[in-house]
Amino acid sequence: MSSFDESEAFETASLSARAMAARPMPYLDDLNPAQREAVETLEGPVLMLAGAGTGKTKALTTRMVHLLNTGTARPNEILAVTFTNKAAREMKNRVGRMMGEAVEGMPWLGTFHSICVKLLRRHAELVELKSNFTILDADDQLRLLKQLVAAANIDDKRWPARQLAGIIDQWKNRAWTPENVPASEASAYDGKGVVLYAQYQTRLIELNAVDFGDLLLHMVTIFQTHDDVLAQYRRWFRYILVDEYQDTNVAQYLWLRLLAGGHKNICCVGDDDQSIYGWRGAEVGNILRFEKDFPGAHVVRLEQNYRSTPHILAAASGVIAENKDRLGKELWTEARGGKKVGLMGLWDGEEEARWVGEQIEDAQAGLGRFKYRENPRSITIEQEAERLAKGGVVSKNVEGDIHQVNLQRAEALSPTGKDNLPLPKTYNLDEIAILVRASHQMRAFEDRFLTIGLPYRVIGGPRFYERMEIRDAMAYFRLVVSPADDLAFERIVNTPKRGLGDKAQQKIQMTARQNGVSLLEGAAILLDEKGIGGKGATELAKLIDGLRRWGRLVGDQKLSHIELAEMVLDESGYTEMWQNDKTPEAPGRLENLKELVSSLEKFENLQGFLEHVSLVMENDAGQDGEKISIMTLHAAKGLEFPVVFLPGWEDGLFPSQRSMDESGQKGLEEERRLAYVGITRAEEICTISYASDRIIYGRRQPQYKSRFIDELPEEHIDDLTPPGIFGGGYGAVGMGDPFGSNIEDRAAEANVYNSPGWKRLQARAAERPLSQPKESRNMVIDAQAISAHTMGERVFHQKFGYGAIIGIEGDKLEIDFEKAGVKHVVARFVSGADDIPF
DNA sequence: GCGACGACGGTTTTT
DNA sequence: CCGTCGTCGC
Repeated sequence: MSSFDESEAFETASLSARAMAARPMPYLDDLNPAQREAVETLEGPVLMLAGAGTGKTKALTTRMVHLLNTGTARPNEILAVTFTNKAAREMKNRVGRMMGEAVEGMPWLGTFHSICVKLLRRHAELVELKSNFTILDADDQLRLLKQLVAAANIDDKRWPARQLAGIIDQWKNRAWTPENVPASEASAYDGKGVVLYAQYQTRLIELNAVDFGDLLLHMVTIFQTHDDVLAQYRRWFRYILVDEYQDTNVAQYLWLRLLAGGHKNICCVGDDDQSIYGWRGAEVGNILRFEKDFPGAHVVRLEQNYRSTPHILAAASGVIAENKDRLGKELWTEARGGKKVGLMGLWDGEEEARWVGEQIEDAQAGLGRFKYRENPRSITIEQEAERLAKGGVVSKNVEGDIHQVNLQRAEALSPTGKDNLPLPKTYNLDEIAILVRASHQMRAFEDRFLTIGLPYRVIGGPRFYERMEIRDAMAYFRLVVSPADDLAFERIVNTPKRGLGDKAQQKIQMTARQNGVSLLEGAAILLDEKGIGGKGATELAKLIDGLRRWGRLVGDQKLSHIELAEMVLDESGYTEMWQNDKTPEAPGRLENLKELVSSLEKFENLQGFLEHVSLVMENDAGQDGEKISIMTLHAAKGLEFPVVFLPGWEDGLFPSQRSMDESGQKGLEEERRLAYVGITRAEEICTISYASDRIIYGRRQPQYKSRFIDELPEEHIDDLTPPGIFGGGYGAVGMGDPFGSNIEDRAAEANVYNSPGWKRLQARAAERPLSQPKESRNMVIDAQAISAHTMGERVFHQKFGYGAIIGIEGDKLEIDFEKAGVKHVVARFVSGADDIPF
């Protein structure tokens, strides 16, 4: 039997069932009938089909509260799984808020992966692991596979290891162990896929490591082969809740079905229309099949939408209606009025970016289509408070404070005190999002916004813990904490350059293998035997020496783990490496390292930190200030914005050519769901745009407007495309006279100084000190920036790197960047090359 | 062992 | 067009 200890689990409950049973249930009054049904049907299988914006999270969290409040379950008896840490956190917070101080949190509310780690650590020995196994990320995984591929003498040009990694991931998503891979897959990876998969799994066990897929796969294996363990958890997790069920893959599905198999108290929440992760193993089939899997399942449809105006809902519904194989839902709203979905055809990608930029400035100023919110949708004080809190105005304050401050503001806006607040007629930048199909579309917007000085933030860029410098630093930490971590050793042995190339590393590998020790020890032996000479030997000795010394300092009372981390990075020469690096990325990397070290503060020690980051790879930087959000449609799922722009609706780009080629009709339907997700992110104003010409891979290409545009119901669409540009209005194809009617405007706009956007920017800048006192600090910086720069000065820009100023006009600089060429940039976005932010 | 150069390919992404 | 990867020459 394992280390499983049932009594420990129950101790975490801070409130007995009896004490809770008597509590009142005011939270039920906040629900509509469908939500209420989903919340109150506690026993047996429930499928909650929750359309976009129908209060899914509310229903889910209220259901948890209800389980607790009625004494039906204790906190530790509820298993609640999500896909992202963010969703888990959100749910935890909401349950906590609703329950007050009474509940110590929910120990089994988390992501599939984090819950599986907890479980697997208890039962590691059942799959020949030790409970302190390490979790590899994609990088480590690939490095390992490359070694195996090389050892198998495979031409990795024709058969890249990356491809093998993809194949293995897919197999793991389907819960196939090497023995279970069906014969139909025998030809995978030149017929060697299965063998290499088996070797990879063996190697992982040797390293006492798992990859992300293994977390689920191992647990499924354990449940399938150890009835006693499964039985315990079935008893333990009496109620199961699953968020985003449409995104589950086969392994997750099996895991859930095994756990729920006894009592069948499982409530899955999802929306088949928002299934957009098929390409990474999600099976819409799981949700479509729910009633078969759980006969007698209670199916509840949440269809009342609280997010969007009727036009936006109608547009989204019109598009998604083209899909077959739907469970079928029709969103409706009590809201009336609102603006039709805008549609704009433009000449090319640059013009699209320029136009969206102007639209955003209109939105800020309450001009054009953004003038007055004629949408009479009422919002409550709570909603307004939430909206303001999201706006970042006071988001840096303590949480209790935010609520109060915003409530006051909301009350001030509403003379009657409650409900029906007049909606403000201008939008701030946090209320605006640009959602693109592919990340390369972001560049045009970034360029444009930098030029006109519109602050923006890119959501879901390269994640903090996936950056090279962070992973290097982490490898050093890993090695200090566990000297036998061979993957970490391989990663940093020659970073910074120590003169230890392939040859030397092979020798280390050999010595280690011959002696049956870790690479680090092998290296030490090799050094003793003088199997290596020259610069490499000296440097290697220094590294080994350092690692031993730092290792002894782990847990030292006189030295905090933060100081230790700094010491490691400094003495290893890693920090110095980036300080000597002259590429534009170097300052940012140093900054990231600093941030990494300071994030250590939240942890007791290095081990705790390393454990945390292997699972929680999040990017919480850049939450400061009012900014437009730019992100992919995928990253936008679950979010909402008053104003949404959906650019690039062109066949081939969206729907993406590749997805149609690879997955045919299925692929097209997933793209269509993506369109549905995009439109339904919008609360008030939704604007779709397309260009007739776009630079793709440096080549100018004629584009044809997306087939999804034809699927938009005409009566809910406001075609903003000026006649003449495309040879007609709505419905016209995107191949018209390129130099349409307003050639002068176009020429004028090419010069940003004359563009409407630029003029508006100037006007705004002038009035800012009065209308927006909180901007005054920026104004000081602006003023300094204007006077501080001189012709020819060398400056640094976050995105473009180093460059020399070749023109100054107001706070507008013309800079010849070393890498990026000549750009117009607002002064506040550059700093002197000598005082690099750091 | 390492930097320079050319070939190649190129959605979406969480854990 | 741009970043990655692998080969080649020093």
